[in-house]
Amino acid sequence: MSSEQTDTRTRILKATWHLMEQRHGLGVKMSDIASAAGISRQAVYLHFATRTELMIATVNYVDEIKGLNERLNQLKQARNGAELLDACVDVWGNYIPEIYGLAKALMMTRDTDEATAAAWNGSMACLREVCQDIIDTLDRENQLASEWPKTQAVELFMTLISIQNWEQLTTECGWSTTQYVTRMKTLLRHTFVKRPAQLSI
Amino acid sequence: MSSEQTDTRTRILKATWHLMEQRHGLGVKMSDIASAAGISRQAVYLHFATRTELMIATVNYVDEIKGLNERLNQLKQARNGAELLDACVDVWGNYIPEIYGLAKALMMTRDTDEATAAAWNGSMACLREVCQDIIDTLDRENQLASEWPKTQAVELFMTLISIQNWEQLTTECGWSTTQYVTRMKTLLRHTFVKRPAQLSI
DNA sequence: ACATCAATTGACACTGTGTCAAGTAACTAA
DNA sequence: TTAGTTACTTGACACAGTGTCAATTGATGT
Repeated sequence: MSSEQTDTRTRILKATWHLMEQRHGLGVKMSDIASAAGISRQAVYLHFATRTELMIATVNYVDEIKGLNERLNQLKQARNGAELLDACVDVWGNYIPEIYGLAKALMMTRDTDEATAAAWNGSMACLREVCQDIIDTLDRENQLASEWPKTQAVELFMTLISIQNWEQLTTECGWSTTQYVTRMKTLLRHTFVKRPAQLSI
Repeated sequence: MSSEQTDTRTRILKATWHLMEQRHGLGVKMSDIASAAGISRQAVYLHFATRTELMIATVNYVDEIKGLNERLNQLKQARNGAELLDACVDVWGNYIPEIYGLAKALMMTRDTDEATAAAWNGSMACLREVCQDIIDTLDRENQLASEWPKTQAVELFMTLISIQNWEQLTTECGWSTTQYVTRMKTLLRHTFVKRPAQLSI
C-alpha cells in the first residue's frame, strides 16, 4: 500500500485541510482543492462523492493526526474538579486554533447539510462527555456552584467554550490564545465552582 | 404617497421578514420573496439592487417597527448596575426570538459580504454601548468584579449574550425564553457583580 | 497481449443571482 | 387626444460552483 510519494486520497485530504486553515474555511472550491493536490477537479470525485463527504473525511483525518482524544488524556492527571476544569480549557483552548478553519467550514454548512450536522454533532458529543465528566466530578466533590443543576451546567459549559465564542473573543476582540485560556478559566471557575466559604472576611 | 394597499417596496420588506422568520433565515430565495410579495422576481430588483441590499433594508425596517432602542429605554428605570444588568437581559432575551430569522440570515453571509458585515457591526455597536454603560455603572458603584478590567468585561459580556449562544441554548439545549433569561441573569451577575461580603457565614 | 485501475479531458445539467431588452397598463400633462 | 412617465411583466441570458457522464490515456500486473 501507498507507493510513489503519498496516496492521492491522502494528498486530497491534506490539501483540503491546508486550504481550509489558510482561508479560515471560506471560499474553498473543489477546483482549488484539486489543483492544490495536483490533480484534476474530476479526480477528486473519484475519491469523494460529494463536497460534504470530503469535508467529513478531512475532519476524521485531522482528528486522527491531531489526536484530541490523546490530548484529553492529560485531564486524567488532574485530581480535583477545579483542576480538571483548568486542564480542559488548556487543552481545548490550544486545540481550537489548530482546527478552526475546518471547524468553520463545517459550521457554515451544518444548517443545510444533514451529513455535516451529524459529523459535527459527533465531535460535540465527544466534547460533551468531557464536560459532563468535569461537572460530575465537581458535583461529587460538592464543589458545583449551587445555582446550576448538573444538566444545565453541562449545557452552559459547552456553550461557553464553543468555537463561536472563541472566534468572537480572538478574532473580533483580539484576545491571544493565552489570554483566552486564562480568562476562560476565570469565567468557568467563577461560574461553576462553589465559592470557598473561607473567602469571607 | 402609498395608495392601493401598501407600497410595493414595503410589501417586499414584509415578505422578506416573514419568510426569514418562518424559515429561520435558511433557503430564502429572491424568487420566494417575489412570489410572497405577489410580484415577479425581476420586480424585486427594481427596488433593491442586490440580495444584500434587500437584507439590510429589511433589518432597518424591522428595527424601526420593533424599536429595540425604545425597549432599551426601559433600562433607564434601573437605579443600580445589577438591576441594569437584569433589565438588559430581559429586553435583549425577549428581543432575540423576534428577530432571530433575520439575524441568522445576516450572520450567515457576513463572512463573505462586506455590506452585510457592516450592517451587522452597526447593530452590534449599538448593543455594545448598552453593555459598556452597564459595566461602567457597575464600576462606578465599585461593584464590578475585580477580576475583569472594563474592556474585557464588555467584550465578554457581548459574547455571553450573543445570538449564537442564545441559539445554542434554546434550539440545541431546549431552554425556553424565560429559562434563558433567568439563567443568563444568574451567569452575568455571578460573573460581573462583585460578591457581597455579607453573603459569608 | 490483455485487463484493470487511476487519472485525464471535455461537455453538460442544475441552481441561484444578477442583467438586459421589449412590451404592457395606468396615470399625468400638454 | 396624444405623448410621456412610471411600475411592472415576460423571457432570455451570463456567470459561478457542484455534480455527472463518456471517451481516452498510461501504467501495472498477469
